[in-house]
Amino acid sequence: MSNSQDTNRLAVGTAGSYSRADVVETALNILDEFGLADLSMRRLAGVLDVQPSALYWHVPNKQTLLALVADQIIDRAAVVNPDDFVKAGSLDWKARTLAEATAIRDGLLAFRDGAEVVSSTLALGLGAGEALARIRAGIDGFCSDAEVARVAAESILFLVLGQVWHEQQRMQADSLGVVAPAVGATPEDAQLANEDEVQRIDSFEFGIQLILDGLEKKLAATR
Amino acid sequence: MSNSQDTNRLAVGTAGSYSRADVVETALNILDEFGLADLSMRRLAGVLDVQPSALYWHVPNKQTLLALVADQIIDRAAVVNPDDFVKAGSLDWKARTLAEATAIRDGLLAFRDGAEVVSSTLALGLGAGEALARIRAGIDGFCSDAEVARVAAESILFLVLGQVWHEQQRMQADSLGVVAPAVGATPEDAQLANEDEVQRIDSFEFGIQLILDGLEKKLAATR
DNA sequence: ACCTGAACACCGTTCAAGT
DNA sequence: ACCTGAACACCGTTCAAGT
Repeated sequence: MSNSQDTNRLAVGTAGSYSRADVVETALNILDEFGLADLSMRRLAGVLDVQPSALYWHVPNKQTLLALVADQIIDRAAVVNPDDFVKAGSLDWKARTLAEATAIRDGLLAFRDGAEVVSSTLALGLGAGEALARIRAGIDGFCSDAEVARVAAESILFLVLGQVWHEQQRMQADSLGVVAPAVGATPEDAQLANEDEVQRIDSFEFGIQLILDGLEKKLAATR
Repeated sequence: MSNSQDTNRLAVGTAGSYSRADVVETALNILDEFGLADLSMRRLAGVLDVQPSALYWHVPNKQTLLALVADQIIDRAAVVNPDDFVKAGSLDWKARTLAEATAIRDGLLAFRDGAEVVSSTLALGLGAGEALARIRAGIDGFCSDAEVARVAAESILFLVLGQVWHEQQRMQADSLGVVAPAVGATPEDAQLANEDEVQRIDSFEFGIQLILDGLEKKLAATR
């Protein structure tokens, strides 16, 4: 009856009906284990041991389901404590914004195809909206112009999503044995394959820093 | 025989067999008219008046087809003339890089879902690789550190793809009547709806400028 | 060289009906 | 409130066979 494969029936032996949260949770499991391409409504129904049509009682369509999944991915990203960035009485806004971006990055990396799911859902203004607000909270520590803060935060978010998505695409390509070396890679880059982890993190911070430095300069000029 | 709908039989009356280029061209037409969701192998075959299986003689799978489509989108972006950015004998590398980014942006906007197609193909290193090289050519006018140039160019490319994709997603969402206001939008933003075109272009340039300014500062410090 | 025909193993979504 | 069963209109891909 209770076999070890049954990890999806949340609370086995309880009343046999699912909540929307259960459906989203199971979708998240499938996503992480098998990737976005294998996250179908039919497969999800199969794991829940339910007819595909049953899902449409919990969720109006697949797009909405994916938006809810994206929402969860962002919600589960680590929270940054602003107090950690108060140095000598004043807030280090650049360090804090970088920390927010890094937390979101790690949150995206925590689920297979996380960046693609969140990106493709961005226009619906769920999960990604939360991510944007977090980055913006960091910038607001220094920037009083709301329009400037919004555009800068968007830029950082696009950068985070783009980098992580690209990275996750390459993970999949690599695991499928598709050759394709890194875009823009030179032969020298290939030799650094072993230090790949380090290289990657540096690239991430570097790009964000460019934007933060650019923003700092722009704001200093208007003072 | 020749009716006005027959825009796809390239060179009507010629030998009845298609080339790979014909297949890609037709795919590009479907993409632009109906969007990525409607670009299926079966539909493409239908437009070419051929069995779906016939496509697999020209192309190994759909993913490759999409990569070729992405390639074409980038190839058709306007070319920037470096000479236009020589002022008082020296090259304005920031203006040139911005021009390259803008040309790529316009190229993506020229096809429905252009940014999504190119993004989802990025890891395969076709079309997007060309785009990266173009941005990098601008940066190389000022930056001699290849690693820095590569990462900066990647950042700009992610920014361009992210912005255009988001914009194209919103176009589709708007046309389908999905409400979802702009991510991070405030009530005041809504009042500027009529000046949307201007706002959008400003946001685009602003984000790129942040990166260029950040890069300039970083390089000035290492001198 | 280029394509047909048939098949395989899938999709998302709707809707009347059940409990 | 939550789900079944059956159906509709699709997918991408393979492969033997044709011309």
